[in-house]
Amino acid sequence: MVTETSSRPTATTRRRILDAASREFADWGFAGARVDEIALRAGVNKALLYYHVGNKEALYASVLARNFDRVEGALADAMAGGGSAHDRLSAVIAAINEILRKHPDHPRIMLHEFASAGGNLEPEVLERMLTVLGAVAGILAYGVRYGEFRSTDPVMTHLTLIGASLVLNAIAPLRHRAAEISPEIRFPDDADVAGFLADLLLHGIASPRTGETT
Amino acid sequence: MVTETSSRPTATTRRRILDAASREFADWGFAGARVDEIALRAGVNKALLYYHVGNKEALYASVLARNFDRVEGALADAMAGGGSAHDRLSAVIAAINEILRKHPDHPRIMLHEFASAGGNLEPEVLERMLTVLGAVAGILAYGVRYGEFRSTDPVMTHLTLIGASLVLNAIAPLRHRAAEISPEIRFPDDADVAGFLADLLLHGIASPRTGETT
DNA sequence: GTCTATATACCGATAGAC
DNA sequence: GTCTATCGGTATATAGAC
Repeated sequence: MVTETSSRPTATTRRRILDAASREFADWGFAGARVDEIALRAGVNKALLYYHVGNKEALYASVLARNFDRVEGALADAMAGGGSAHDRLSAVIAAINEILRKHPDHPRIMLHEFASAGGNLEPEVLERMLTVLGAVAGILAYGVRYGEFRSTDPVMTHLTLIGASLVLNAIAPLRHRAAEISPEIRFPDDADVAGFLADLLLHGIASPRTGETT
Repeated sequence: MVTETSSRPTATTRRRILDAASREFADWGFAGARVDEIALRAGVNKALLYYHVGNKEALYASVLARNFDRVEGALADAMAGGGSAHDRLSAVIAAINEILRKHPDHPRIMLHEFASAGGNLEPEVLERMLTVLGAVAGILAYGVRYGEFRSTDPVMTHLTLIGASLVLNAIAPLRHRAAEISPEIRFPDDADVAGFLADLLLHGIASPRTGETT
């Protein structure tokens, strides 16, 4: 319908730019990332990149928005299923870690942000982080009410869960490098992260009354 | 004894440079940090900074070396005390988190490094990280042997402990910012981190036979 | 929508006076 | 040991042709 003069891979171009930017921001953080390098990685001209996404800050915001869209989508699916608090928390941990493993740029960017005290984080992103916190805290309270979980600080518990998930998923390449230095140590597989964390944390917050064994 | 022509705060100058560099690297990561800004923060001339520390990479290595000196010192003290595996792991968690809380630049820099897949990490630093891993893994094995702990993957357990400690200590300013957005949520105090983590993880790896309550 | 060329500012690092 | 001044390179961002 629209009278276009030239080629049309508009949506594709923007996606390619976001993919390349995501990787570059993960590699170097916001301040260390280079727009030239992003354009090079995306295979698009730098001026075209500016035409599509505005500037470096807007590009960063777009990458983060897409990442949180994915997390919230996976989280909504996990929250849809019912079951015990144990089952619900397991599902959330599995969903989060699956997304982080499939899109390793996300945990890496968030780690840069946590390190920088969220200096490049817009209030909107901060609110979306609090949404995730609210979901986990809800399950925790639910588990405490029905005697499945003992009472722990929900913010600390959530941050431990998120922090460990972020680090374990972001660190995969470093684990492989460490494995070369110390061949006698058995470094576990990336796919085991969710199962391990669910097991450890669920045991950690289990009510003393319940004698669980997974 | 030495015939000096001018002022003498040599050691102090170097320390001031390292302190300023530590903060700047924590704020922006290695790639994002600015040497001009470090000199400004340290209150020394940029040329003098180069005279003292060489270049940006050497400066970064010096900061990391000093940070790991502190961690290993605290760790050695914690390992000196005997007691049950439970007591030993508690002591290690307390020691690590006390250092991270007293020197918040360290967890922030390490988070940048983890995010960057250790791209700026010299092999020497990687080995020092493995030293800490070895200490924790030793306590874990000790606890399993004498029936205090159930058997968990030592690398995963260690990375969970370290990852959570890093994030919880690095994130303090962000927690305060989040507390302003959501006043209804009670964000815990920074000093509670070690106690919380020890409680959660010790419950998480406790042997099913032992019915512990802290 | 896509490119080349460039403005403008900044960064890491050094020369050389004192 | 400490400074001023500056080089050479690179960064973000834009103007303007097609």
